[in-house]
Amino acid sequence: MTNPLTLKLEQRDRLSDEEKRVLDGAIARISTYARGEDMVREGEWPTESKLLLEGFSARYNLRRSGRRQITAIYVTGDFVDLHSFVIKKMDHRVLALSPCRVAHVPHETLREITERHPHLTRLLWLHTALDAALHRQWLVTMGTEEALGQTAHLICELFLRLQVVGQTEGTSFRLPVTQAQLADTLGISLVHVNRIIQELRRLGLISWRGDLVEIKDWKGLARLADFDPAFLNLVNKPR
Amino acid sequence: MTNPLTLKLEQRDRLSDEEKRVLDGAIARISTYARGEDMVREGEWPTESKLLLEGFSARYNLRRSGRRQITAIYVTGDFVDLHSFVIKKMDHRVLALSPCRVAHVPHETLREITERHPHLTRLLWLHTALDAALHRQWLVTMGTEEALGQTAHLICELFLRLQVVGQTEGTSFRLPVTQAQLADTLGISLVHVNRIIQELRRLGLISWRGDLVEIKDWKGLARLADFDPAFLNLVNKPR
DNA sequence: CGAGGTCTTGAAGACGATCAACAAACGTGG
DNA sequence: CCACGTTTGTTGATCGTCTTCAAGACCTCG
Repeated sequence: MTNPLTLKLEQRDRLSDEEKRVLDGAIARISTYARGEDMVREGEWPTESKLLLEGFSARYNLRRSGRRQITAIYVTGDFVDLHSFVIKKMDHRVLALSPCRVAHVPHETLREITERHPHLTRLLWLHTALDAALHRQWLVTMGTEEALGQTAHLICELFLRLQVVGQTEGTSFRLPVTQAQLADTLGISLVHVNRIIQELRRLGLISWRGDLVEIKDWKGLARLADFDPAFLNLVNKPR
Repeated sequence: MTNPLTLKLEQRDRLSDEEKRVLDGAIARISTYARGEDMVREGEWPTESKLLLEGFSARYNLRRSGRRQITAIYVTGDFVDLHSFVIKKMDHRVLALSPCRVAHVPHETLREITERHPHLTRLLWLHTALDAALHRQWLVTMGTEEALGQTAHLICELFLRLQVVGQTEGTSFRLPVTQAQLADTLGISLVHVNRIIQELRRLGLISWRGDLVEIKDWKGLARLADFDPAFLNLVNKPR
């Protein structure tokens, strides 16, 4: 099986065979997490970064009020905490939304990459920058759209990101996220999430049963969301 | 004058004299922007990154609806678009909130740094990771706090960030941001911003006249905001 | 088959948006 | 240095999105 990280990076730049070997060799071990398990906790000082080979995970913060905010959803090919290599101390958690297969890359190995492979370093740097671009887009959508557009936007984003790593089938994809988790992602109440999804169905834009999401009207959904894929930086350029 | 970027990075790790020289030498030219001027536009492919030596700027997006969302506020010592080195194509704008003095660092020079100075590269990478951590915290606050706590949180954040670069005086700092801009930052209406600020004043937490903000009760403000400075990563560790 | 998790629905109320108008502060030129 | 226009800040009233509380239906899995 090809390394899904390679798929993701090759959308943005050419990887040499040696770089691919280095990436594959960077994986020290592979482990699994059960649905609902935390793979990273705030306050930790990780010594390795975790690359999602299979499954879905979410980065989130807990607040004193008891509320939870999900700040990112990760899919196959995403590092869930590559930034811990430079940030050192975690200020958030990462949760397995589904059973996850995870490759562990020691920070010591990442350090060696920065010493010996400048181009690959820039691509890993790019990876964290893409993450930041996602965060920014969420801020924009959260700040300027109401719940309906915001939800539509998230669905558009996930579809394109999953497509890059070959996890879509036609206009459908699996999304093992409960409405309660979606509420914590969008910053709205569970009840309202439920009504928003019904509205999206009623408008004929999507269907969503269990963990299967189907986009029935991409154009309509994208228009409702004011969706512009620029933030995904799906641009192949030397870096 | 010391390079304010050095101040910021030295909060997190030791810089060698050579690294400081390299950073200073990376500045190709210095220019100024007037208040209200855009220094970066979406769609551009910048060939240099811009380091704010003096003044305030904001990263923002425009939406089809005409609404504007500010996703970051930059102060002295911040690169406003370091990520453009790896992202290549901009998907947002950067506005001068006040008259700004800006150092331009060519991407070609950044590239050389990644080829020859791995440790400095990690620190620059860290710089963009700090940016992402700020974005995440904004997401958390936006999603879980109401307007009052959200506003309080922003004030706490700006105070600590300005303190790092020596731009506070006691418990006061200058913040050349209008209430309309604050509304676009918090994702709430101008009218509501006005009422929130009055409420913060009424509670005896701050005073705010013109561009001068004074924190009158840090503890109270931080409690209201559920503020935890962990996301600022003010931790000095080898990277 | 039972139990817990997940989804759905109704009703009342709160936070914040919008519209509209006015006051205050600021900058510029006469 | 005052006059005037423009930007910024302030206030009131009405309306809508979303929250909270509460309860019931559905579904999945041991």
